Amino acid sequence: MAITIKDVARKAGVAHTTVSRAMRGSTLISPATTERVRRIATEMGYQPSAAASSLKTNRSQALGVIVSAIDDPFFSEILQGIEEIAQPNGYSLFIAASQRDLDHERVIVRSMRAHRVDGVILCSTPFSAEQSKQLRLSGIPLVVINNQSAEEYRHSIYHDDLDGGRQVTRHLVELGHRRIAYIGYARSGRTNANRLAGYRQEMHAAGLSIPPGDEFEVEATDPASGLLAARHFLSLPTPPSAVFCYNDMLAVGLLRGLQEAGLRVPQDCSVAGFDNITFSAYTTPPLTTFDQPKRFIGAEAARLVLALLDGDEAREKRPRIRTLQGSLLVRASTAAPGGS
Amino acid sequence: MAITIKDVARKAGVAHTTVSRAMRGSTLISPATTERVRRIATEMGYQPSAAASSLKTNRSQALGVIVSAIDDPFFSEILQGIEEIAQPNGYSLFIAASQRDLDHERVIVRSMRAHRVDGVILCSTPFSAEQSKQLRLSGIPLVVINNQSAEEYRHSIYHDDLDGGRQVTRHLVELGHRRIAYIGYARSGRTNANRLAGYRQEMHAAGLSIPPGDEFEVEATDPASGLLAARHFLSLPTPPSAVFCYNDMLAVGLLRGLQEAGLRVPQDCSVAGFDNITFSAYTTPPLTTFDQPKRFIGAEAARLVLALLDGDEAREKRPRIRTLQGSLLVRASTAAPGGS
DNA sequence: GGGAGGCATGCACACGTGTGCATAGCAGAG
DNA sequence: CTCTGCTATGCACACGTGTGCATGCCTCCC
Repeated sequence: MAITIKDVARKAGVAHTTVSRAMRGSTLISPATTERVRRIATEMGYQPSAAASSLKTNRSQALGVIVSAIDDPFFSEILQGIEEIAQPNGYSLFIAASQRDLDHERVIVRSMRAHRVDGVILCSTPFSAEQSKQLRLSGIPLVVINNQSAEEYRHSIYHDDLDGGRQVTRHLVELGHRRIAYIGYARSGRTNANRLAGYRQEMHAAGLSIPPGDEFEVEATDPASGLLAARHFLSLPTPPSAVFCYNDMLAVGLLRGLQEAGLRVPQDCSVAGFDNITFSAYTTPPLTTFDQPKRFIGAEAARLVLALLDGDEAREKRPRIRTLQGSLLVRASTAAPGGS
Repeated sequence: MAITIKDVARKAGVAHTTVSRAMRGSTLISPATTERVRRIATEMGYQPSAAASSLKTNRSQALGVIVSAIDDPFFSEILQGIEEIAQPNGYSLFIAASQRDLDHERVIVRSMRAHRVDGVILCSTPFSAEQSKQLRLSGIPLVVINNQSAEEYRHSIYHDDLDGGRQVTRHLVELGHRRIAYIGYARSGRTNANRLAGYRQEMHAAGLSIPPGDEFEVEATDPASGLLAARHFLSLPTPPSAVFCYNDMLAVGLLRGLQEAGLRVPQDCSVAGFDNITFSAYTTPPLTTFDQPKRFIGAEAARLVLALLDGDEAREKRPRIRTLQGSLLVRASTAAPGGS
């Protein structure tokens, strides 16, 4: 169907080997021939088959990326960061969403193994040990981002969620709040655990106790769950004066829930999110949040995979774990309690 | 490196041909042998090489998806719809973002041609004729979603933006507005042109004129551009009493801009968006918008590509253009003008 | 019992590309 | 002029899989 290397060779009056070398810029071929072959190839619209090339070189020039959900703005920005590094380096991306579902995971991993991707970036998703073992057995380098089980993987990029959780909580404490609640999302594992730990540490350091009901768990990270959380807090005998949310999506829903109940933010209740997704700057009031460097995290993960592919096996054996820091972003959704 | 079909054949004591047929479920092989071979293959962790298979069958079991930007919530939801169809049908997705940039386009198309994707879904991005010609010459079926140049492509999924633009405008007219402005985004081409046309038609039908300055163009579709538009409208001698925005991202920014200037929405100014992205339900006030069936559009595009791949060439020659309708979603950001 | 026919399997080759090795041509030195 | 060595190119094979064709074996029927 498509034009092959042999078609080009025939037209150029050389062996297909010469075309192969010319296209790849081998020094074995004279500059004049290289130039001529390339020109003819371009004229004919020749594009080397990655499949055939992959068969010989064991390199597919493709990376796999697994995210929990593709329509989550947090992952979208990470994907953007990954692509910014992968594309200029000549790598294409197989992107798939696990939907936090084991069957999906199985299908995805099978497909990535079948296509012999050169590496996989696993993005903040609960991921079964079985599937990660499959990848390891296939010899596919794996880099994880913010994954729940820190210990298991050798190559990781983490955001310092403990630090972030502490900074957000400290900010609320310093504003004078004494009843600070937390909305958590247990299914995200490590990420939530660390933000929660940071929250507890700062609460403890400030001598504040956490009454039962002030740590609330949701089943998803969409705004709808934030609404549910608002109802919960409003049903308490005395609602908290500030709420720290696992992420911005929840905070967005919480804001709405509080406002629908007639509370003013931040006067009646302060709200803080996490991640700094684009929309957090446009809520009413604009959301105080923790700016996690999403694009940079994605880019770093991509750089790490590429480094593993370049490096020799010896270097690859050495675990490489990188932790990145974000920064607190104070906007208008937090203020001193009871303020006018 | 990886386990090959011959390794499995050796272990099973058969020819590699038999393994190939057993894996693919050929009726030539006895059920007993098929069963046994498959069991051994699974035990050994064998995964057929898509590259080798692709070389023989001319099928890569991969689709290319080109979007303008991966972190735009509108595209994210379309991607989700595409994946929901592609994955269960055994297709992987190469996803790439053009960033509305010609160089990126070139790199992306080259990479998709190299990987011999079975089809390409082009998603609402200005796309150069040169690149689309490259795909056509390579014999790669192309399905476009909401693309700017309607005529050029044979297989398309469109949202009825004319109808949507009319419905939104009519809604505002029926509320009693007489100064209705429009924020447009010219770079998106056809999509914007149709929404704008719908707006003008309804304005004309209602006997309303559009004073200069009431049609405003922005350079991007992020909330920041909506902010700019707000400043523009507020600088007019008399600002409009309602604004229809090309999409929700702009509406989100506009809301903020109006509110920062002390205007109340919808009392002082009504705001309507388009697309119904997730967050539009959580703005303050919740945004009136047009619900474009994004996931369904993505799914339909994927179904169309798969149909083209199944169908014979004859059927493929016949253009297939499908137009999908959305529905108006009235929330709290629109009301009669001058209301309390 | 012998022949025909169907079923299950193996053989050989092809897909498009990359690489080790052989080779032809040429220049330079003795 | 011959020999050495370097440069540029071609040849042959391999990568892992799918398919047309040949083949062996078993069953069924006369």
